Parts: sequence; C-alpha cells; structure tokens
Amino acid sequence: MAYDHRSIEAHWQRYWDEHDTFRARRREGRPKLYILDMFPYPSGAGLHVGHPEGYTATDIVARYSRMKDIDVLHPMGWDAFGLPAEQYALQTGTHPAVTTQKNIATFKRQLKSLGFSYDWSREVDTTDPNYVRWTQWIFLQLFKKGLAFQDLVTVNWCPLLGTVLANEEVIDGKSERGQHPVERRPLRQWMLRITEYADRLESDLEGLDWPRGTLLMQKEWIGRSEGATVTFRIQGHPESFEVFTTRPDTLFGATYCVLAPEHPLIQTIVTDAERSAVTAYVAKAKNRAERDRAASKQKTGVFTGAYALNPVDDKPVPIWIADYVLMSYGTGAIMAVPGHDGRDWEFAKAFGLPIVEVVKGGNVSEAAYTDSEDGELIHSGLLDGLKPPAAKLRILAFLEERGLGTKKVQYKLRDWVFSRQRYWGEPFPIYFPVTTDGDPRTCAHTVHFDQPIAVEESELPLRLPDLEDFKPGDDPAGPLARAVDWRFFQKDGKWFARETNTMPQWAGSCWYYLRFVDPTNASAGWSPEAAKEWLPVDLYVGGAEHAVLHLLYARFWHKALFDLGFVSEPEPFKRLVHQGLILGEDGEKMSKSRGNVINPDDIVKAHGADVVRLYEMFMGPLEAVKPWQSTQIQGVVRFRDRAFTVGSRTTTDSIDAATQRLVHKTIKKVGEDIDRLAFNTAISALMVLVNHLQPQDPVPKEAARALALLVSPFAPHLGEELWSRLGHAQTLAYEPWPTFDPALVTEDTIELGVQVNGKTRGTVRLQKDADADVARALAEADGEVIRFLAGKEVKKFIYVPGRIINFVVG
RNA sequence: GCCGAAGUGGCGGAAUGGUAGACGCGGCGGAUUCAAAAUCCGUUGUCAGCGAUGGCGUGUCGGUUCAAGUCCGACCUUCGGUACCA
Repeated sequence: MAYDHRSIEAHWQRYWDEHDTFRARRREGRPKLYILDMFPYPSGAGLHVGHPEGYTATDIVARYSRMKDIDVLHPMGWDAFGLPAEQYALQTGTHPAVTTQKNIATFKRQLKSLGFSYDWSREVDTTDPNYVRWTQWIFLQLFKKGLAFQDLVTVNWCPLLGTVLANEEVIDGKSERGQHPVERRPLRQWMLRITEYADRLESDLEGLDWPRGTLLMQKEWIGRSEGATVTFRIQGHPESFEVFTTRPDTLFGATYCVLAPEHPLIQTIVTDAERSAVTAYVAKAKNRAERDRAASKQKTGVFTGAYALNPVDDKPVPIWIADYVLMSYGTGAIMAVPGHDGRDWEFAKAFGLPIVEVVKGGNVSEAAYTDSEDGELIHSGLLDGLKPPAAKLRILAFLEERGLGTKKVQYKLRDWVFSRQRYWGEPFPIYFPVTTDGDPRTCAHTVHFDQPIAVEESELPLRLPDLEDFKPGDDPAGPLARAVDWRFFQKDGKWFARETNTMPQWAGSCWYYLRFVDPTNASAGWSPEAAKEWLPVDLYVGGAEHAVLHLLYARFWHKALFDLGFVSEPEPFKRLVHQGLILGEDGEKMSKSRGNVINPDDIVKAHGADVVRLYEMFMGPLEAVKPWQSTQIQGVVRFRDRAFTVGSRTTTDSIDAATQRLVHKTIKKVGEDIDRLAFNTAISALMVLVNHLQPQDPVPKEAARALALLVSPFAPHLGEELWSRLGHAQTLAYEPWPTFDPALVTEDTIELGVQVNGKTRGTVRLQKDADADVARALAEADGEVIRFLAGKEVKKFIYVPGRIINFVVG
C-alpha cells in the first residue's frame, strides 16, 4: 500500500489547526522551554531551503519537549520592514505594505505546508502598527535615558542614486548599482549609545551557552583593550595630539607617528613642500570605504613634513598620514613602533623608516617582535631591564606625573548608526521646533535639529504617511521629507517638523522575542508576568551571519530594558545554535544568478513535507555548511515509505530479544541525539530500526509504538498516521516520550579490537567487564595476533575494558 | 588585512584520545517481472594478490601518546562576518 503523502499530510495539518494542538500553555510549576527561530524576512522569492533547516531543528526539539511534558513556546513571525520591498515599490509603484502582506501570505502557506508546530495565534509582523507602536515606545525609553542622540556621521553618499550606500554596495568608490561615483559625506544621524554597554556586553558573554566562535567574535567586535593615551607635542606648533596605544612600554621605539587622513590637525601642520601630495592623498583616502582601507595589503601613506616630539625624550619623529589608521578607532592617531607592531613594521619597511628594537626577544630586522609578556626592555632609559608588563606600569606613572598620558580602556565597538534615509521603516517618534515666516510647507524655514522632542507615548504609533513615490531623491533627509503634510504640523500655534529618517530593519528584530510572550497586549509591549513566564529564550537557532550584529544589538536593547526594569533577566538568549548554510548542488552558494536555487515547495509537492524535513536533517550536522543533493532525497523517501509499511503492519505482543534490545537502544540514542541536536545520527538510528523490522510480519507491538513516537518529531505526519493506525484517536503530540530499560541497552559480551604496536590486528569477543588476565589470554590466542607477537618480546600490555587491547612489542 | 568556522571513500556524512568509514546516495551482482520502474536480498575505501592476506589511507609538514580524524605547533585551501543586506 503506497503512502499518499498529499492526503495524509493535508489531513494532519488540518487536524492540528482544528484542534489548536500547538497553542502554548504555561502550567504552574512545570518546566518550560522557549524555542525560537530567527524570524524570516518575507522576500518575494518565497521560502528558501535554508529556512526549513533551522526551523525543522527547532520543531523537532519543540515536539520532543512537549512529549516530555514540558511547556513549550514556539512562535513565528515576520521581519517585514526592509530594503527589497522598498526597491520593488520603486520599480512597480506597488506600496511596500501591499507587497509585504502578499509575501507574508506566501511564507505562511509554505511554513504551514511543512507541518511546523508553531503557535500561530502569536504571529507577529514588525510592520503592523500594533507592533511598530512598541518599537517606537522602546526607542523613546532609550531616548529618555540618553541612549539615543544625534551626530554627524560620515556615510557613503551617492548623489546620482540619491541614497546612502552600505560599504558592500560600494566597489572601488563606485556604486555597485549603476557604477555611479560615491562620496564620503557627513550626515545628521540618530545614534544609539551601545558603547555605554560595552563592558557588560563583553562580561556577560560568560555563562552563555553559545558557539565558542560566536562568543569570540562578539568579544573581538567589542574589542576591549587596555592601554594608554599619550600626548605628542608638535615641533614648531602650539598644538599637540593624542595617540592611543596598548604598548606604552615601547614608547622609546616610536620612530614615527601616523594620523588618519580625516585627522583635523592635518591642514594645520602640513608644510608647504608636502601640501599638494598630502591634499591628493587625503582626497583619495577619503572616498575609500573603510573595509577597503583595512583590507589592502599594500600600505600607502604620505609624509606631512611635520615632526612630533616623543614625550619621553623630546626627540622629533616624523608625522605621516596613512589610511591604515582609522579616525573611528582610538584617537585617529598612533605612535608607530615598527620594531614591535606588525602593521607599523610593514609600513616602515615600505617607506624606509627606522626600526628600533626596544624589547629583546626577536629579530626586528626580520619581523616585528610582538610578544607583550616576555622579553627585556632595552634602549629605553628608565625602562631598561624590565619586562613589558612592568615597563607599562613604570612608563604610565612617568607619563601621568607629567600630564603627558594616562591609562585608558579603549573599545573597538562604535556607537550604532540607527537612522536610515528610507521609506519602509519605523518613523522616529521625534519632532523638532521650526522657525518660519509663514507655512513651512511652502515658505522658507529652519528646523532646529538640536532640540528634539519626543512624541507622547499615548500618540503612538506614529504611522508612515502614504507616499506615491518612494524614491530617495536628492534630499539626504529621505523620502519622508517630501510628505510635507505629514512632516509639518502645528501645536499651540507653533510649527514643528517630524523626523524624516526611519529606523533600520534591526529595530524590529531587536525585541520580537519579547512580543511573542504577550503578542496581543494593547497596553504594553509585554507584561512583566508574561515575560517571567517564558523568558529567557532557552534555544535560539539562526544563521551564523548574525553572529555579531543582530545578536549584539538585541543584547544591547535587552540590557537597556533590564536596567529600566522591563525585563528581569540580563540576557535574552540562553542557548544559541547556528544552522549551517545549504549550498546549491554545484557546491556554490544558492543564488538566482547562478540558477542553482532549490524551492522547498517543489520537494513538498513531489515527496511531501516529511521528506523535506527528514532530508534536511539527514544531510549532515545542523551546524555544518553542506551542499544540496537531489539524489540523496531518494534515501529518505525510501525510509519514510519503509517506515510506513513496517509501522502499519498487523502487530503482535511477542517480541524477540534482539528486537527488544534494539528498540530500547534506539529510544536511548534518539533521545540523546535530540538533546545534542544531532538529528542526522538520530535519523540514522531510526533507519537501523526500520531495516531490522523490515523482515518481520507481523511486527512486535512494542516496536511499532516506539517507531511511531520516535519518528514523530522528525516526520510528524508519518508519526501521527502510524499512531492512529495503531488505534489511537488522539494526536501523539502530548503522548509521553518512550523510556528505555537501561538493562536492555548494554550488551554482556562485546567485540574488542586487539592492537599490536597501535595497529589493529584482530578482534576478540569477551565479557564486557572481563579482567586483564582473561583479556590478555583471549587476545594472545587470536590467530592474527599470534603471528605479530611471534618471536617478539611484549614490553607493555594495555587493556582498557570496553575500549581496546594493545601489545607493545620490541 | 582583521575576527570566526571547516577540510574523512566516487558523493553526503559517522566516530566520549581506543577496531576509521555507522547511516544514506551511487556502483556492481542477484531475486521478482513478458520487459521495465518500484520493491527486496547481497556486495562495495584504495593499491597489490586467484586467494589467505598484506601495504597505504581522515588537507600539508612536524610534535605529544602504548594509541591521533580527534590533542599541540606551523602552513595551505574553502566558507561566514567586517558595522547602511539582515
């Protein structure tokens, strides 16, 4: 009897819907699990095979946990603001809201067709005014707390496209789209003071059950480093400049200084002889994206003609300009110690600058010696003979005494540029006073950006105006600036102007996990009770591309909300796992242009949802990057069909010992594998069970029951179908997960490898806990082993019960 | 450049420092069939050998260990991130 996946899967999906099977419920005193997926951006392309990968993984854990009588919150929603909808609107004139709703409908249909056990009553949409309202509300809390402020930020401005571009959209100073020139230009932006949380964002990483690499990346991104600022006076000028260094101990080895091309002192100190070269270099560097600058192997730079005075000995050192020094880190100026810093060394080599050794231990004519713990200071006056850590303390004391430097903790983390000059985002709930002679919509006017005013919380949400034209235009204020009737309003006879920037897509995704605990609350983003019931998120699964930005931004918001008393846990996501990228059949990243995109709909149609789920979980470890292979699908189709055939046979109460052992071993293995998210090996164990049962007809009832229950988290439609065929009227979603008898999962006798000098030469079968003499006697009797031991002296005999026997012979 | 991850048969992969290659795909052989598909059974790292069996094998080079895919060091390659794609 063939398995008709179409009707069976449709039947069970209808059943779950009608019975509200997966509605989250919280019972007093029960354990809970909040299992969260990174919610998708509902793109026009529809679901990608990468989505069901992570979503199946969490669904397996959710279904398994319900069967273990744990209260489960497993929600889904839409991260629906964003650029593609706006760009589509630009091309077609369709309002982004329309496109977005259409795409959401498609995504929802697709996700439902895969049988995920979401509590759909909690669905959220970041563009829904009822959601935007609370995004804006959180922004206002940040604003009132002084964490949101405005600043001038240098951005990639493309005058022809009329828009700000991401670094990756700028290639060699030209826009990726259209090859138009791009200039670096300061623009008024809203910023969030994430740097205020740098310390805690770093220290609280400890104790999170996250991938080690992700923790390291966040730590590195925050980039805490302890060092000092040192003041350098400039020869023949009243001005001085500060540098930040992590190695003040090497100050005697500073043979030149470097300013970032944007450094404000450049025009003051440059000599006439060097002026034209400097101006040309600065102009060129100015329009290079920071990433280009940091990535280039070849160091470039130019001499200013000016000299700085080393504070330790007043010796003049040349001041250079180079784009490997970034204005956005530290003070935008460095003291260069080529003997003990790799980049300074390369620069000095390239420009023939002197390299002085001040820490013994390496060979500075070959490479910089960068060890900051070991070595001995030389050529360093008062520091001579010290080790670097001691030298640091000594020089700091010296500098502080003279007011020439001080201890300083520096972070790489920068404040977060939080505004975008786009249409399809949350409007800022902020307005400004306007000075005008008449009606600012038609008359000349001045907007006082330095006096931002918060919109009353009771007036939220502040909705987007309806626009016909979403083009950015030539006004860097963004498209909302053209909605003059929305932008300008009168209050108490005075004119005001709304902020016309919008928030970035991050805003909505920074707190959606909070909304899920209380999604329909109309008087708050969430209630403290609901938050206590479900937070923190126990398992969060999503792509590694979010390792830093999204996960750091969300942690930052969470901590700010924690400080304000709106949540009671300092961290939002307890356990984090990244699913690996699924590549195309050609081993390349899936993309429309390569034509290697697999549409999950096609696989569902041809083979069923359970097959998509089983295949994606069987492909390999969840976290591994792995290529799609259509030919492999056949394997899980066979498994699914065979499991159905075997599981729907008539059953018998009798069971042979070997089958019983295997059933119990499988229960153990599948449970343990789900716990460690090793779904590929869990499915493999289920295949072994089914293969074992294949020749048995009738099939033992105990085995058939276990099969239906164990397979159900992976292939829920199949599981339910088998369960109902076993005579059950109810769903198995809350059926207790089967337990195993420990006595039945261990063998009495085992086969053990016998090695001679570490090479396996034979095997012996013995009691699991046999003692060494018995093991040795058995091993020495093995035909192969005899040959390899013949005529040799056994120097050592190693027996690790249950593991190995090894003869070391001479 | 910097930060992070990964390299195992023809392919996807398995393996608490302990018999490398579970499970699956593909291949080969067989059963079934008028024939095929589907299904079922067997076999399959590689080289040498009729065979028993032996040599070689987890990106490269070196090290630790009775024993290394696994631990340590250096390197190579691929992938992710690099702050306005999210």
